[in-house]
Amino acid sequence: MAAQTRGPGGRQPTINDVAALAGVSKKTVSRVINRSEFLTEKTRAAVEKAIEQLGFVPNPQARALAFRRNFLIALLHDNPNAQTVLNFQRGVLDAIKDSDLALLVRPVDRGSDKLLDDVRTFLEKQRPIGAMLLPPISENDELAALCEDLGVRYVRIGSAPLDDAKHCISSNDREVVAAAVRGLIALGHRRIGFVRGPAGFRSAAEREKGFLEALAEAGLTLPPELNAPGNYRYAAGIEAGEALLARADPPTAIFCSNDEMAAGVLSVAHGKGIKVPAELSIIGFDDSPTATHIWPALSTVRWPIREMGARAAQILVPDFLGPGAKVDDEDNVLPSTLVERQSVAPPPDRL
Amino acid sequence: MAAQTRGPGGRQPTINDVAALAGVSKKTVSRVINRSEFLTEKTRAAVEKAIEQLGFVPNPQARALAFRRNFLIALLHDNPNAQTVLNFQRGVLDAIKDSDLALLVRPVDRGSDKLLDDVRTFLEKQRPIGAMLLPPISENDELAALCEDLGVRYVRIGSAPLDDAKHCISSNDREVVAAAVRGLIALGHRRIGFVRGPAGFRSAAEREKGFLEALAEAGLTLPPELNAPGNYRYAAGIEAGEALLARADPPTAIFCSNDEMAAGVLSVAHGKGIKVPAELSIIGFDDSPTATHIWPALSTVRWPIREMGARAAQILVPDFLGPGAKVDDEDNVLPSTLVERQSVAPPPDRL
DNA sequence: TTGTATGCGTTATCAG
DNA sequence: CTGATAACGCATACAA
Repeated sequence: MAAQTRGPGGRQPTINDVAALAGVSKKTVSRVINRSEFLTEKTRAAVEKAIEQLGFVPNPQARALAFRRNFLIALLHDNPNAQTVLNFQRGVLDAIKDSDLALLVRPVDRGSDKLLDDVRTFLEKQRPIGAMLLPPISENDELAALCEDLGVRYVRIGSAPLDDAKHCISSNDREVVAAAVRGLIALGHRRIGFVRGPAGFRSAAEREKGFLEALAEAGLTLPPELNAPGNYRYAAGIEAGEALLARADPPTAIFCSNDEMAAGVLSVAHGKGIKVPAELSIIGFDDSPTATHIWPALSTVRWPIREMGARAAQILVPDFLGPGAKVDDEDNVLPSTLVERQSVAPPPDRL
Repeated sequence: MAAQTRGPGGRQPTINDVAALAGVSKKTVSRVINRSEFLTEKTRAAVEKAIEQLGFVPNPQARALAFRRNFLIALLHDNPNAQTVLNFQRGVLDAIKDSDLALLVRPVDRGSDKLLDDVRTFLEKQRPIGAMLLPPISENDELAALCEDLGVRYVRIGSAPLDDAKHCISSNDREVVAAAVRGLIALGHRRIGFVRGPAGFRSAAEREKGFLEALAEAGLTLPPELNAPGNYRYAAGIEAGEALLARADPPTAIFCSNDEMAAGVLSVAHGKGIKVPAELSIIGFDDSPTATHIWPALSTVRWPIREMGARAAQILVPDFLGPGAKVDDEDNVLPSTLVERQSVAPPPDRL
């Protein structure tokens, strides 16, 4: 504990108080704070002792003014999945916990035609060190260009590596989905339905690619009537389930591009008395809380979102996180993993 | 759109540029920015025109330094329910959208013995205008006292009014739960099980009060064997379901203190082949996404969390939100509402 | 009603 | 390696 938390006069101690106590100039104190290399071990020790004695905490507002930069990281998101956003926030906080940084959260509206103006105003006002873009807005190149233009560091989170590797943290959705579908095929499934994600989403495209890839490897194809549209929402899962399961020749397994839609398909199955997984296997994506809260628990793909948040902070502001935080730039793909639960089984024999 | 976004020399325009262009002193410009009353309509117009022309945006860092206060609202939370936190964030953003404020998010660890120190350091550094405390940490009186001590405005979110009305936004959990249980009784249920929330949580206590209240009104009691412990987690719901539904004389209805636990009870029912709602009615609390993603969709209580976020901002920083944001101080109880879906029905006749 | 001088707490410049 | 002085952009006190 600090000896005292107030400077002379009952105020918070300032850099001047520290300088006076240590018998140096305030610039020297500043150098200590900012870890300048040009310092005698002796003076550094003296200053640090004074800092400790006074319980001095540098004023971020003053630093921000002088640096023309706020010690903040902005999180820009328009993500429909609350758990994803919050887990990501946790990951970022894990990483910046011992730094001087704080996290600014900014929900945006990707549909708004004022999106770019909004973000520009926000960034110009807050002047954060860097910004993090969560999908789906991470796929917006104009947004990235805007950050570049404003001199705000940025990092984009995606489901596959984007153009610029050093600005991108990604998972390997395509590969994991392919692996999951291979598993289905290995169990004997041949008629496998697919519920798509929303058009224009990179994540949706990646998942579809992985799905088709695994099918192709096994010499299978996706019949158009088993390819259902979706938008990552529960209601779309309901519709897809109605469409796929009302058929005379329903699929024996359905891959859904996220858990919410999988839950929808599962509800339809329940309603129709179709037993899962005995008569129908279902796989989702996200490993959202829903996946374990429904019955039977959903086999799904876990997106390492919290780890991605931490990694994002590490590549965004490595110079603020202390020496232990260095990461390999090549190491920006964090693998998603298949989580096997109770919604998958071999197909019923009905040849 | 502004005529230009850069001042002389390619920098962002400052208050000096505005003053020069408008032919006034910078103090006058400052007065316009801060909505001083002592201004001629004419000078105000001239300044505003200059501001518009230059695309001037006041630098929040400089203002923060001068004001000794950052134009930020801090959201402190340690809430297990991601959707709740994110919806609350949305509500806050709804309210501060057109203000100069931004939202700082700070997850904390309520179990840590350093909680108070962490929050103190955070508030001293960031110097936000105010802080919002979400349950369960909103129930921590020391935290509120700390805010008071540091001169940080605060507002506590709770499931029932706390001591200090003007610092508290609350819902009426007790009343709504009582109403829900009355509904169960009206349908004919007499043996009604209860799955508790975690000990020491105000929300848990309120929900239990409401439950017992409704029972008492009808001359019923809660037999100890039908009163199951819980902690707001899915696994606790599973355990409670196992305990209650394995009995020879199971309840015909179960009220669960939140949706996650209700989902757990529902899973157990599915596993045992107990039909919901025909043989067992279930009610949850939260109206989380899970409530609609499980089958059958869960009757539950909707907590007006987004509205609470907006209201919290309104009572926290009314002076920053413009004239339209005034709210009645007495109006700080936002009613939760019963959402009736498919998990409730009359009890099976088995007399 | 408006302007002048000064302060907010820190960093940058540049000389020593 | 260190220090004096001037920014940084805005607000307050007090004068005019």
